[in-house]
Amino acid sequence: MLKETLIDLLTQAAIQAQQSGKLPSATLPTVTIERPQNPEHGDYASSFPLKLARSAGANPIEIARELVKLIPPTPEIESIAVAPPGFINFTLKNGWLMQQVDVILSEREKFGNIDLGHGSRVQVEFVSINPTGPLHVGNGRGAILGSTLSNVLTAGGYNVEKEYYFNDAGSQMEALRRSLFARYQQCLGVDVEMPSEGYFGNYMVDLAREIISEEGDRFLSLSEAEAISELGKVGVEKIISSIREDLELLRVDFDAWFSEQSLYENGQFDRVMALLREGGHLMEKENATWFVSTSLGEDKDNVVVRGDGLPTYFAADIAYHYNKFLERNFDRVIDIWGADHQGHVSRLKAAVAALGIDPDRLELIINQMVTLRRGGEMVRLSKRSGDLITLREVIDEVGTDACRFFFLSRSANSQMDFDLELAKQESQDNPVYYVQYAHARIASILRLAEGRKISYADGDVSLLTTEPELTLIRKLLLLPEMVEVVVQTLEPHHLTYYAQDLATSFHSFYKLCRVVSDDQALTKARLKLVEATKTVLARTLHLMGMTAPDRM
RNA sequence: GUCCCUGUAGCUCAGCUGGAUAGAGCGGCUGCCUUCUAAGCAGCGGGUCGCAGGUUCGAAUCCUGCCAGGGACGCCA
Repeated sequence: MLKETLIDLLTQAAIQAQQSGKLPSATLPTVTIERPQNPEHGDYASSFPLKLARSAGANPIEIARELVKLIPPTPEIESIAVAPPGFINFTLKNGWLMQQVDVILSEREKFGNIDLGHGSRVQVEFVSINPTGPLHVGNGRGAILGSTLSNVLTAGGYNVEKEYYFNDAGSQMEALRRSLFARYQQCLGVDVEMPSEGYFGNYMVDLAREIISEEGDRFLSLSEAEAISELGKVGVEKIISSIREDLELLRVDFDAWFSEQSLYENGQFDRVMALLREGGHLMEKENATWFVSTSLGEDKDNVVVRGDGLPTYFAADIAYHYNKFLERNFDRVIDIWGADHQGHVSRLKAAVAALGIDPDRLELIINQMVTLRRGGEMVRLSKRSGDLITLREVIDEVGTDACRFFFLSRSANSQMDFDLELAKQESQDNPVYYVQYAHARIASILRLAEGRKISYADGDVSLLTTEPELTLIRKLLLLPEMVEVVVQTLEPHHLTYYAQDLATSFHSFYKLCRVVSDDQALTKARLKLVEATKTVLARTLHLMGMTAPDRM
């Protein structure tokens, strides 16, 4: 990429300056290249001379001038300027920019790909909620974040596997099964109480009714333990498939669904506990088994096996991550969690390190809470308490594209309000339509050209000389840099801003530059530009999991 | 009490691995449809970047303290 070329050029110039004694031979600071906000400062800029001035003890302007003298001409760069207090500004050649339109047209949907991962294997695990009820909006946020990030990592040259981890063991599932059995009995006229730790949402009643309509009262004739287990199995299956459906509606899919239960059945859980014990990380106290994380710098120790002999969620998670790193050998693992799991981060990293795995290979993304409002009023999201707006209701109301865009446009670090009253209205002037509209407009132009039988494969891109055209080309060329930024920061929200920016440049071009006109040569050149723009817009939308409509 | 996230324009938020006059969308106000989609374009107005110190040639960005909002501190997940 051009950015790397510029870094090389500057580094080489600095080394040369050192060799000729123009710069003291101290270690060089890292060369950074920025995209200046002000177009007068060129396409790329570097504050390298300013950083160099500190160690060299020289005037940054003088350093900049020396460096610029040592940079050889290249096919891409028109001019290199020195600006106070010590910036070096690079401006690209118009001719080179124009040629990139042909490059984009030849790369098609591959344009934007940049090989940073070199095929290394990265697992992205997200959503992963217990099958104890339908997804709510907060889960939707993680789902969209995870699926988008996976798309971008793939574009960034990684071999990505998306996984849903599925807690089908543990006390929460037991509470769910008991709740279901209670509702089942109640629906059949049996006077029983819900368990106090149960799930009180109405969906549990619906679920019980659904099972009754399909399977009748046959579970009543079983022993209580059997009934809870058998009915529970049916119920959990149904909940899982409804979760799957909700995610499909959001265009979120997974390569693997991983069962917690499997860790116990294949002995991996026991193996991991043995490993920890051998490493001296386990300790018996207060009738339970503890992971001694205080000796690894943590605030406190954590229970892995409870007094009743059952493993904790934490213990299962350690085994699960052992499986990810040592059984399946992922190079990197990215987990996306809700803010309520924040406290779990450092102890899981400590546990991973205790297993001899470099904890930096495990990256955690915490997305902050989504609070749901109806008008001004807050709506609780707790599954146990009952009043719950499901993700599906929100998707039905707002639509998948607008939903994805909305969730994607805020960084995971900031909490967000989702106001249902405003959802529809907001979806009307949602920026996603602004972006899609640009795509649809282009499709319309291309239809017109096709109708007039204009073939433009031989269009001459060197005719794209006006300011709106060159601005648009510059924006097209940002896509690979966006992919790079997202891969490096794991923050896909940047894509939404890029998409809007690109659409703005197109709409502005559209207003100022007639594409299909009497000027045949110019028409062909502009059809190329417009098609390249369509390609980049579509790619950007697809990376975000959105549709690129040809008509609106 | 400890830890994590957040505090930027009327509202919702970008910008935060330090860089050149702090940006966008929405809302408000002005203009623009005889020609490829006005779900659009052009322009105007709007900011003590929570507060106070510090580091630096340079701080919205880094450090410290405080204030405010949210989250976590369980033999739940």
